[in-house]
Amino acid sequence: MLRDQVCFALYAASRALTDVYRPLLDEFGLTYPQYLVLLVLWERGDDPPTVSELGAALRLDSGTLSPLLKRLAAAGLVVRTRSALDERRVEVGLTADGAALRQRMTDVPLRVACSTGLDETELVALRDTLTRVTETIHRQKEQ
Amino acid sequence: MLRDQVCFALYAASRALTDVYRPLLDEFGLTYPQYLVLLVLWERGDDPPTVSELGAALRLDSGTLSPLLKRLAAAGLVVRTRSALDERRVEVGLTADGAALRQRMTDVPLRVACSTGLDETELVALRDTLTRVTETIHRQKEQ
DNA sequence: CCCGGATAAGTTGTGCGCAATTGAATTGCG
DNA sequence: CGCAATTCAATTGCGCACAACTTATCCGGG
Repeated sequence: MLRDQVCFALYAASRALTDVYRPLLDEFGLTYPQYLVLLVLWERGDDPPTVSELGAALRLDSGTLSPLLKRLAAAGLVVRTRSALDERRVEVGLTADGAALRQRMTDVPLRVACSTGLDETELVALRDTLTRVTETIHRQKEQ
Repeated sequence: MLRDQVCFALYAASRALTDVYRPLLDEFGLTYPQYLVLLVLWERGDDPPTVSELGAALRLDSGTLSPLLKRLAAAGLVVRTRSALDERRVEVGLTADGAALRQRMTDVPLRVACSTGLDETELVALRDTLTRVTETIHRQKEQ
């Protein structure tokens, strides 16, 4: 029964992949969610996102992001600044250290992808299926 | 970049599916990991597993399972008994209430599967791919 | 038989993830 | 303009996950 459940397969695979990331990220003092935040920030270049925009990208709320960002700020990788235009917003920008980390971590995704044992084609197919599932579910929630 | 990452797709899909489970399980006062534990216990019939055996099935350690099982016991769904043969072991058995829940929850997996928008064939293919990835990773860890 | 290592479960501490609430700032409607 | 509804981030509380450690039990060699 357990073996038949797609959800358990998803849950187990997600934790297994995070296990692969853990030792790689440990070298940089990062957790996987923290790494995801950095991925978003690196992608944005200048134009730092607000906490909400980060949350929309990662599907995490302020209850998760606020303390996480506080830890990234304490590590000197990120700065949080109140927006001058709208004082409710907090913009999350990279420090020089945070930006520099990008170059040092370029090989991390490849090393993780290899550990799955899937080839390029299978990886792309898997990613697309999963993205479709996630979007189907979120579209349903909006109604 | 974020969009390219298989790992993020997996992480997001796993959380999205748990979101689908949440309202269904809430009616029974269960969380998703607690439901997984019950799935294992239902499968075993008599012959209650030890904490370690549960952990091997779900890939969770005693640090996660001990407090979780304590909550299931407090809810009256489970009983924990020291093994007479080996007093280090704790066997986890179902109460009448815990066993009875099985019938009341038979339609849960189907309702969740529907929300993914995938057909039977795609679901099986996805499950098999994910199971393969998980096993590949765990095989690597053992060396 | 005894003791050293191994094994099982539990505990502690940290960091998510999410619901619910709070408090401050902004928007929009009358 | 004025104030009620909304938006945004932060906080609180709870339940996983997981590493590291503790305690109790068992096993096996000498």
